[in-house]
Amino acid sequence: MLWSTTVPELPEVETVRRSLIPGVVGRRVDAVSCSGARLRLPVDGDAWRRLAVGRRIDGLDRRGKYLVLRLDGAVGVMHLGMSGRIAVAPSTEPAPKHTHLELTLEGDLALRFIDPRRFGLAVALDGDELERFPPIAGLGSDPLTDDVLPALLRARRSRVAIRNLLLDQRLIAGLGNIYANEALYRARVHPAAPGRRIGPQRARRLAGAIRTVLVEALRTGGTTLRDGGFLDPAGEAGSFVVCLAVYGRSGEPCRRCGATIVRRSLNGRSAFFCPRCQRV
DNA sequence: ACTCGCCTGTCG
DNA sequence: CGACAGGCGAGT
Repeated sequence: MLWSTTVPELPEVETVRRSLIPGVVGRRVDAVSCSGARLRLPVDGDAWRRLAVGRRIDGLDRRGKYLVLRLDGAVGVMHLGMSGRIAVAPSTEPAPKHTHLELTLEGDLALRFIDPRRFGLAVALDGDELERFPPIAGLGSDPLTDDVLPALLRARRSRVAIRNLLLDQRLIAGLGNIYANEALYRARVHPAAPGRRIGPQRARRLAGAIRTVLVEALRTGGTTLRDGGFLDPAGEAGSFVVCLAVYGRSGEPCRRCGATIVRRSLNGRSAFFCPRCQRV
């Protein structure tokens, strides 16, 4: 039984990718079925059948928060949105509620895309369409494989709050609200600091913080909040939640200085920070 | 460059 | 019952 879910940011998606590889790579897709429900984009069952059935899964890649299933020239692009999971189980087991796509694999396995909130995406494309597919084409640098410093230096042209710039996938691909806030804390940068106030020194510190927070989260299997959420494909909860310094800790003391962690809405999304450690 | 809407489950 | 969670695209 394989599993994944909730607030999946780069470390969670990468955890899912690594966990899925041994079970699915090398297997042929025998059949496809889909719910017909509309996710971020419609799940096109005909396209999936045309592009996946009879083909072998060559590999599973990640682009930012997107998973890319390589299908012998075609690709399946998936995004877990807020509540997406990918489960691999015997095809005889009943599909869980909110299963929107099911690929029956050789060996009577079923790879299922499950997404209660339907913020996710599961699209089949010809391989040569991938780079032009808008969500993929627009992605910025990937913090696990690229240096994000150039992206952060580009942010100096903007008046937008740095927390929001970090969430902009066209600049850096893979951060969500949890790791954006955690990286800012580690770099001692205030989430509301405008991009143009992030000079080269703070940009370098932030680039380093982004990398270390993601690597650390990846090492601990991602973040599982107490409201359930993310489980890796073996059904294990990630343990990074115990490393969170600011996210979800409003009212609690800063582990560095003891000041009370603050939650403030920034463009409609919660920002968490230490008002003493982090400078605008 | 900002706001809203999409969705469902969970909590106060 | 309403607020909230939040990635992302459409609309203004």
